Amino acid sequence: MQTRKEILTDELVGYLLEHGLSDLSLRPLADALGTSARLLIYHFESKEGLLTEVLDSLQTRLRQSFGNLVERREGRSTERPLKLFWDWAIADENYPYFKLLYELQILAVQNPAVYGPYLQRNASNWSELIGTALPEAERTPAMVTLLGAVFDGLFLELMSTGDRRRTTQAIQQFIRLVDEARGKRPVAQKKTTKASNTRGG
Amino acid sequence: MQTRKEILTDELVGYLLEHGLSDLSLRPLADALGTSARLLIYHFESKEGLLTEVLDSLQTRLRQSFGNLVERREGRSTERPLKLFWDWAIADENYPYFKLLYELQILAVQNPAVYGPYLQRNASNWSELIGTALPEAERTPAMVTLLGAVFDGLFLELMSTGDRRRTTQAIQQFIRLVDEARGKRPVAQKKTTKASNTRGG
DNA sequence: CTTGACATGTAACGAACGTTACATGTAACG
DNA sequence: CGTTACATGTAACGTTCGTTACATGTCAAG
Repeated sequence: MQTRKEILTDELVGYLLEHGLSDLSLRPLADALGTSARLLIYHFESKEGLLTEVLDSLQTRLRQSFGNLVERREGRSTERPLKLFWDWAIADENYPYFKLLYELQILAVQNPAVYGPYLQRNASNWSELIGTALPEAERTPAMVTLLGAVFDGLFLELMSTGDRRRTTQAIQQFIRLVDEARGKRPVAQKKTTKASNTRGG
Repeated sequence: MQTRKEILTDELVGYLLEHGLSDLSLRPLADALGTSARLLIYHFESKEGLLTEVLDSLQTRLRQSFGNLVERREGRSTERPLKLFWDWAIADENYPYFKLLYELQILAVQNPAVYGPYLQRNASNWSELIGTALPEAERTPAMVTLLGAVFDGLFLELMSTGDRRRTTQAIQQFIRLVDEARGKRPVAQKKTTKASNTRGG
């Protein structure tokens, strides 16, 4: 059975995904959920406690969704991991989560006293995760950093402009660049793509 | 002669660079500058007017610094423009400006009603600017977007970790990638890969 | 010396903030 | 029925917010 608090948390996640963090206020939040600021404090102790729990829940959901991605990936390993990750991140059901995490990231840079603690719990580090997709010989700090930055930068651009098409083409452009550089100075790799239709180039 | 308002603006810029935008409040701001909230409103009409003027001034300074960069660049055009731009952006005297502009960018994404107007005035668009450094044949939307994203993503990473060395190595890694890809398929003409289906949005 | 524009100090306004006090409702259990 | 634990409503607390009212300094021009 779901406790009242869990129900509230679910609704709170939805609200945060829509409204962001920077101007969060208890009373409008409570109004939107049909409850009262009194109740939110009652269940979460404080605004800080509320944010902690909601952001934890949010991260859990994202990890689950990522787990699904990894499962589904089994068997079609020909697809570029970076592109796969990108498609997953910009999917309608995951996009708002990333948007919120990037906001948290930036707020923590300028205001670490307030937002730092939440960020620490969210040591998501997708960069390293994507990095594991690289052949080990190419997994240098510079290359891993670059890979993460391409993702971050393109997601930022997507958030600002909403242009899914252009940002997706840009990430494919990057993949093409890596491939062509590899082609010139090949890296020991066992299984080249055998499919006649190399999707996404 | 500098009017009182201009003197104030200068001091305000310094304060904003240090404290960011998201939790700006008149009274602490006035205290830090040895003046009063009363005076700030007197000179700038409102908090919004203050932000507008200060961000305008901030942008002007950054443009001037960029002008200096372009001047100094004359004669040593062998250096990679992207690397040149990067070194300029992460220099101690420019870094805080970029940090603030990125904060503005993110805040505008989640809260366009409040921060959107300031952003519109700051249509800096360094991406396009860097794009002009590309040979014309490579100046596709995807490549320009990618270039801008690499810069954005690495700067974001620099803001979060403070690791100048690794982020700089990453941007050099990117430049190397482009060079190697060029080496394989010189700038001439290329056959386009099959169009891929991107998510609509 | 008076005037008038600019600048400033003190204090308050109404609103919103996170949080708390206190009373009340609800429902399971003895 | 009475007890008890969870849940909720109403109202207020003290603080901070952006902004304003009102009085007063400063100082060159007439």
